[in-house]
Amino acid sequence: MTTINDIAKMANVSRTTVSRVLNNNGYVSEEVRKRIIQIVEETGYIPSLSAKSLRTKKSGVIGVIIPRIDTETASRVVSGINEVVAKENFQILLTDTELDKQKEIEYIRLLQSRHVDGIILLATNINDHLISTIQDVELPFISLGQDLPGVTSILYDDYHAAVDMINMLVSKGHERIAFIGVSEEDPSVGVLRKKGYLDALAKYGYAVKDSWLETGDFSIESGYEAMKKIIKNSDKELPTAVFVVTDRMAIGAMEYLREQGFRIPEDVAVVGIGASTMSQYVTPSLTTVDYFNKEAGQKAAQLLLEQLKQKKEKEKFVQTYRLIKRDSV
Amino acid sequence: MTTINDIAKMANVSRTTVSRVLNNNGYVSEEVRKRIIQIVEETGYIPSLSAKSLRTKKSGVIGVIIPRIDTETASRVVSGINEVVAKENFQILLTDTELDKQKEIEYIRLLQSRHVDGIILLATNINDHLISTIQDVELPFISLGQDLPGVTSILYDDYHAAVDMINMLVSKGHERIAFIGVSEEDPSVGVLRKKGYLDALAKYGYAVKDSWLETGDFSIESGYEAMKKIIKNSDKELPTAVFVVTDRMAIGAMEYLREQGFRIPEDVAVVGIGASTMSQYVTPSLTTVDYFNKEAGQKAAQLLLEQLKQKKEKEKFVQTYRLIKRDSV
DNA sequence: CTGAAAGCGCTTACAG
DNA sequence: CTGAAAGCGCTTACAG
Repeated sequence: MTTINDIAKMANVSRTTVSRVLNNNGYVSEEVRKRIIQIVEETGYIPSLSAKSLRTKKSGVIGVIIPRIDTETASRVVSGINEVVAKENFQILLTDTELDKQKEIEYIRLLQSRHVDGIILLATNINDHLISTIQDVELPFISLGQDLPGVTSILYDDYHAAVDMINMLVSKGHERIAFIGVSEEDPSVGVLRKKGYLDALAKYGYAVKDSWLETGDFSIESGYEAMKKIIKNSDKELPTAVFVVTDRMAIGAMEYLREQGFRIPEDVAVVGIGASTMSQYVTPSLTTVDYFNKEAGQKAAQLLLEQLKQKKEKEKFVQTYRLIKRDSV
Repeated sequence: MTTINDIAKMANVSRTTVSRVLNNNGYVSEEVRKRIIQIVEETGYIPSLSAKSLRTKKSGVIGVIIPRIDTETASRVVSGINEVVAKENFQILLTDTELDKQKEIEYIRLLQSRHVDGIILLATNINDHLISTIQDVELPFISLGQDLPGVTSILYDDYHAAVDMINMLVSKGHERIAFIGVSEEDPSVGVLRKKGYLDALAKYGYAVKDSWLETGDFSIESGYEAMKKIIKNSDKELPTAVFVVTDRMAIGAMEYLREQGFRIPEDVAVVGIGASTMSQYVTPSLTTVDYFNKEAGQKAAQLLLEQLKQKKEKEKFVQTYRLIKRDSV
């Protein structure tokens, strides 16, 4: 492999000088510069960024930890992150926990050993081990989607999005509203969205039957199963609407309702969260909340880049959202 | 930052010995090993993989180049790659060309300078500059989805998938079949799928009207627009079916047809390729081809890992596929 | 079983 | 304007 030393020899200069023209800093005579550049091109020399990074303590790599890459939410976020960092010539080192909590912690350590310049974490839960691991990280660190104590976090407004959704359903005359959520290990999706739902209904004084509350695991199938349970267990007190905390599970719920001959929205209205592409093209089109995932990713990347330039206070940013009314209500 | 030297001092041994216990090779007395391990844990020492990589010439990182991360195809492939490489403790360095051909070449060079151990490319086109750039790469290199000369390639069976689809439509009685493709700069999606369509129809002796041929740019909207043009320009010779080379464009085409009051499939049948999640949940559900993208990603990763262990001949692998018949036909 | 030394490919004060 | 030297944090023959 060609190294800076080879180039130096071929150009009859020191590697110091080669380094100067490569990085475009320091004085180099025009003549020498040209000679070196020509040799670099002829040889197809590619500098070793590992060596550079060892020396400069900067890698130009951002570590990203996501729960699953093959979901629309995650891929939008990653796309947003990439757009921003690529402009500054950073790349993404991608790690996928496959929903394994333990791996979130492992990957935080791994990314440090790989000398990334900063880390963006899309967490799915909060626990003490995770938090203490993050405290020890000396790199810029951004949490996206979960409010991690002591960490700069970009948050979706889960609580208010849920409240708005319930308000909208109530304004349409619904009083019996069921709920399909996820595990409460997930503070944002599992706890906050549920709290918004419960609080909003409580405000109106509408009761929530136990049989109307089910949880899934983010998959379409689990939405289908949850809906089935709700219908089976509700006897004559069927809900007239169901609030599902993700679009995918909402699609599953719709699927079950359709199979059973319920009309949507006449018999049961269905709403989700996420503004997936699918939500727009299913029939009836799904009422949902757009969280602007890509923009959230961009924001996370921008914050990280800023922190790279100067240490900043830890802050919390709440993203805006938009309720999209469609035909499922 | 703690380094191997710090650990060595604290343990009263040489850094050679520390390296030995860290990498678990060479003889170290049990007593010394324990002492070192304890100190490593106490200090939370994280070895520098950049330094290690500079020395060993191996980074444990696989470079992946994709045209867009926020598409289902790409994210499935990346997920498949990740599953396989993560098991061997490799990570993915992700680069997204955003459909910019020039960036494919830039990123190949960049990944080399970052000393990745191998590269997987999802190309969208083939050109001389790209090919010559790849020839110069001395790392294991896999192309996924395009047949690059002289490069180990994993291919979808675009030609036969298209032929099968047309055969199926013909068997349902269709003789007037329109086509929505993409730019022929893309040999796999643009050329092969179109060739399959044309050849199959020619075999039956069915004519193809010019007004039945349109192209899009992979987006849902472009499918909508292409369908619109076909309908507008076909006057009284409307097709009874349309073969769209991607699911997303097919969804757009369905959208337009529905808006115009065409019944699917009674007035016009629609088929796609890709087996997107959406294809299953739109109404009517879309007949499509499953390319098993995730498995293709896994296969690519396995091949790369094998090549890492031993140089291999360049080979071509054609993936299997499955036609999924649904209600849009 | 253990250590001293060389070296991976760079950058950066420092000196001239 | 240019170069010699030191050093980033590791691993690996080699010697003992």
